[in-house]
Amino acid sequence: MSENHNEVEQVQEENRLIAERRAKLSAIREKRNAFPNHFRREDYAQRLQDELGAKDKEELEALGRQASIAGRIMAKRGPFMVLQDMTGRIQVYVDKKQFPQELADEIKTWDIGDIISATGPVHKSGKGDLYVNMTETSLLTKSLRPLPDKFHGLTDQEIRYRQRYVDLIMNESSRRTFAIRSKMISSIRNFLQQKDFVEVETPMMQVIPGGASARPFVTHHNALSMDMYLRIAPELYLKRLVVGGIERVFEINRNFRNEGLSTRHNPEFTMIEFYQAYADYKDMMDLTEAMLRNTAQEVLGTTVINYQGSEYDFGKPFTRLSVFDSVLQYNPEITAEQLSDMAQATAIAVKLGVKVKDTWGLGKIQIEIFEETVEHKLDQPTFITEYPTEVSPLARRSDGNPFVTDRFEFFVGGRELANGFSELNDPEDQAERFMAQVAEKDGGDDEAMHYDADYIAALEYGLPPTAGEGIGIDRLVMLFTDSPSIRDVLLFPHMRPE
RNA sequence: GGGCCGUUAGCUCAGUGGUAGAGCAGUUGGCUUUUAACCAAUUGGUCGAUGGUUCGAAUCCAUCACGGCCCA
Repeated sequence: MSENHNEVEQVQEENRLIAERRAKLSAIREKRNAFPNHFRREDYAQRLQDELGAKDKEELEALGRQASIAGRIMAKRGPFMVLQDMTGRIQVYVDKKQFPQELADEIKTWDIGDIISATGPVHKSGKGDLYVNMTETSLLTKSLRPLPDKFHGLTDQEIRYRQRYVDLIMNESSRRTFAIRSKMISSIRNFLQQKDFVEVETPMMQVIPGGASARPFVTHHNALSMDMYLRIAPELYLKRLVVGGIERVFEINRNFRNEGLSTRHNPEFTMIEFYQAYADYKDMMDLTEAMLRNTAQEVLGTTVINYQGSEYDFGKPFTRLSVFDSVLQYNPEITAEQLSDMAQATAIAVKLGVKVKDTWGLGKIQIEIFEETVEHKLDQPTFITEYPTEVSPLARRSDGNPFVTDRFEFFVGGRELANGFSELNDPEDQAERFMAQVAEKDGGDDEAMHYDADYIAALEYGLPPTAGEGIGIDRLVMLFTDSPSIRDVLLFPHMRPE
């Protein structure tokens, strides 16, 4: 197997520091099982700090609170060692006189990074820090690789991403980011479940990749002898479920798009998509506003979000503005008449440097002008509405103006965070839109959509009037954790092999 | 894909053409209620890779790899 061959060739680097620790491990192996798994802790570092941190030295001695903890040695200072567990840090005190000679000698060989147990009463030092005065201790796991500098930590971005386990050991801010990520997803999930939304899982491997305009990854099914695609969106499956009667449905999971990497793009990323029958895009905007406000309050304890030096207030009502009006507002020199005229709008787009194609209609031209001149300026939370039908192949046409759809995108800090619309539930209109997409695909646009006959069949059974939305979870987490790069909010971001 | 910047000890970083350095970590010894613990001694380097210029290259030049930032 070629894969195995490669694995064998990936020899980890060794150095003298590791050799010294291997020697210590060998010495332990000669005495006992070097990787015991019998110790059970009863306490956690931060909970002890919370429970006992406010008590003074004398109170603690009188209390005689016994604690039993486990964790990684993060620092050694004099007779103290700092242990870190999943909740935080606490010191332990090593009084060698309390231990048999053999154990006292072994403790001297313990290194920063080793994982130990510690049991004993909790006391407080003269400087006011809690410590566990160890009466029993044992090495649970020997660490063979030295940790980064205890003071500077690990700052090398590349190693932080490639060896996230080291980053998590060393960087409290990184642990915090992923804790917030987890809480945000829980909060969003709870919010929707309380509103009777049902969580589902739909296929990641699809025969016809649909629901978005993007290039898919291709994989191969051996038994069926056919190519399949990693999904670019779950949308068409979720709407099939609404046809089936799951009138409020959502999925939080990965999408895959075969695109470049940037501080805002990873080939696999997490989206939440939700669909609600008997609702329209305005209901979705209301829901989004309530949900994000709730999530900010629950997770961060405030609705004011600080991101890269800017402040975004999720407590105030979000601005709502149409694509058309936003272009006029941000470009005082452009008139409504020009923007409505194919020739004049095209001239504006060309002047902006857009490489206009013959196949484009006015809607596509308007969106290009919007993206060039408005998008990045949408700083405070803003819904942009009424996207042209031409660029919205799955969205319902507006009743008053079939040139545009009942659709919105949501922007914060100049970045798109969400996309939602009243769903196109007219099967004949949808079939025509698919045909238009296929024509564009034939014309060379490899991001255009496929014709999905089964999806049309589902619509022909009847999709109730429905609205739906997708929110990019990673970008939302970036915002909530003040992270400049999407890689900071992905535990294992995509990296080129070394 | 383009531009700029980076890659030196396990980690964080100095080092602009003339014997590769510091702090932390490690090792040995001391001290033992410390807070980046402290004191003394000490080990540790294909300077990202390849090629070139030069008497001499971590340093100058070229190409490549990986990463960061900005742009597409």
